[in-house]
Amino acid sequence: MSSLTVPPEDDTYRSVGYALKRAQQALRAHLDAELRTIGLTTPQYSVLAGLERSESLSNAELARQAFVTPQTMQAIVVGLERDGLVKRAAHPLHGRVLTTNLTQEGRSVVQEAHKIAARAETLVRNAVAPDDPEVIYAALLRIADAMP
Amino acid sequence: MSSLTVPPEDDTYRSVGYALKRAQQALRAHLDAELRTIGLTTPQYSVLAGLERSESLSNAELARQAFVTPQTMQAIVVGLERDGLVKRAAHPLHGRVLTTNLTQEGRSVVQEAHKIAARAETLVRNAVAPDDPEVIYAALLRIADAMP
DNA sequence: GATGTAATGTAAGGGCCCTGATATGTCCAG
DNA sequence: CTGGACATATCAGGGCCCTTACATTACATC
Repeated sequence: MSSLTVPPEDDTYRSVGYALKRAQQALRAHLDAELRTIGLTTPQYSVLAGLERSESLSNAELARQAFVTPQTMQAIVVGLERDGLVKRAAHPLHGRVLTTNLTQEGRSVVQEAHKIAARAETLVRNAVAPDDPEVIYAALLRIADAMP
Repeated sequence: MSSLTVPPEDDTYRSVGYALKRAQQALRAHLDAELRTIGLTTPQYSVLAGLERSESLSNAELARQAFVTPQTMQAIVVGLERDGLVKRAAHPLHGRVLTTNLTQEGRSVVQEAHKIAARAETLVRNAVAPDDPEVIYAALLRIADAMP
């Protein structure tokens, strides 16, 4: 009864968007669980890794690197500072800017996290096989760039 | 100075996991923005679409369908009920269970949302080209299933 | 029928991510 | 030098997602 409306497109479950959500959710959950053993979350690891590549980044720069808003990055950095993994100090030349740097402990923790992340990436690449991971990688970035 | 540690593996940006995050984040942001014009969020649309396929689902069933915890689904359903898009009632046979159903307005809103979601899926499939969307779809689901 | 197990619904608290708004600082054009 | 554009940091509030925890109900097994 009451099937006056269009029959539901049951292809929802077949959409690439759906698979994308599933895959990302699973990877994120796995990484969160693994990183938790060393007291990190996935976004926190992402920030620490970014700081390892280039030190003394401002909150705004960190936000752009991670494709999130400055407010979001603010909360993450505050947490990292509370945990003693990063330290912020006023920019020597620019009054308003706070530069963020890894502490000794942050430097140590991120090394452990690298191993965990590398294992996760291996899992992903094995799952992708027999497809070429580079092909999947490129297709995913095209999706990201295609969204208006 | 202080490059006593291992040089950072700058391949972080080349990982499939990174691309996965970028793509999903971009799609989610796009969908959220589009669905916002009709007063929905992406998870809300997901729930409404699920209810359209099969009515009278319990909160626990909805949660399993969406791969989230019952508590998370609880919050979403409460919001949908507040907005008058679904209605919950005690299960006739099972005292504890609350069954959720679409209201007339919910049924109407989900039809609009379907069009928005279909346009987004088209964007994704066009971005994936020249790769076969089905190949990408299958690879993504393999990733989801591979995470322990 | 009593008891243990499983499933369900909720509450509380934390983290991430967003929009909207505010305050402060730099810098350039006039 | 002054006004305005622009960048930065931060607050407030909302939504989604999690873990931990608890109370209630259904059911099986004894």
